[in-house]
Amino acid sequence: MSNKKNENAVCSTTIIHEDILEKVKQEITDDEILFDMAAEFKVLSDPSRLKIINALMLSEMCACDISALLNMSQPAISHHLKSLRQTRLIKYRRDGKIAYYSLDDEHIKAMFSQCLTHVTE
Amino acid sequence: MSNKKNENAVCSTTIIHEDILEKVKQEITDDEILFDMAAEFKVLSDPSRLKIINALMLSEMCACDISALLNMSQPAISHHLKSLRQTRLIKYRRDGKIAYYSLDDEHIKAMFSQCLTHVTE
DNA sequence: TAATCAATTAAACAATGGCTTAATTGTTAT
DNA sequence: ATAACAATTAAGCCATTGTTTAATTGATTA
Repeated sequence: MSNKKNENAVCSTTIIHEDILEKVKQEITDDEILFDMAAEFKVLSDPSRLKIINALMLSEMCACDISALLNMSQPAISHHLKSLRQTRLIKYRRDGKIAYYSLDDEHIKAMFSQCLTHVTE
Repeated sequence: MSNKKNENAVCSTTIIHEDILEKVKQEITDDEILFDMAAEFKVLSDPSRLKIINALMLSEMCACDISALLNMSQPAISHHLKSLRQTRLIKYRRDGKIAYYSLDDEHIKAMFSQCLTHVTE
């Protein structure tokens, strides 16, 4: 993110509400946690990945079928599956040549549903 | 041939589980809605914007104070505020030269909290 | 063993997005 | 009116990211 440290006036102007600023500074969530939260939202911020997640909410699926469902190339799907795996949102089991993917995190369903109701209301 | 693979090549290979594919295709959320959902998650996927949202959960604030809080330039903050405004997540009122920002959507608090508990548990 | 096929990885490319500096808008105060 | 200042907009830069094509891995089967 930002690596710039500048002069005494932090926003290069005056701070208008010192009291509010101090209060918020004390109560606000730690940067590190906010960063982790942003990372989680980022995984959900791509329509293709969101569709994969939604599909896996409905059924376990193999990579090839997901590729057919989204009408996207296997490498593109594999790429998304990898990022979803790395963030522990999905898991997979191998059966011969075929890898079957499924959700690894029940929590993500709640996030999905909450956003869905917000968007469709 | 002893297996029942389907030969309708959509992903330039074979579709392995026709039945699952059809079921998921019928039940999955419409692309358009998934796109809107992704857009909402995208707004939340930046640590700076998330911090702004969190700050506004605690108090109404002006752009300058937000700039001081995040230790970022005013244009950068203004940029984020604009995208948050456009997605109807925040609103503002003017009082003289100063614009005071606040949350426009109670729903966003729930999304924030849900993600927070997930990340910190 | 060789051939086949699902899946992943690698490399390259184009598009997106966040930040910076500079310029502009709009309101208040002198 | 002029000056000062909060805030926004414009334009450009750089890093990130989603997708493509090509090559590779790994497991099954003929």
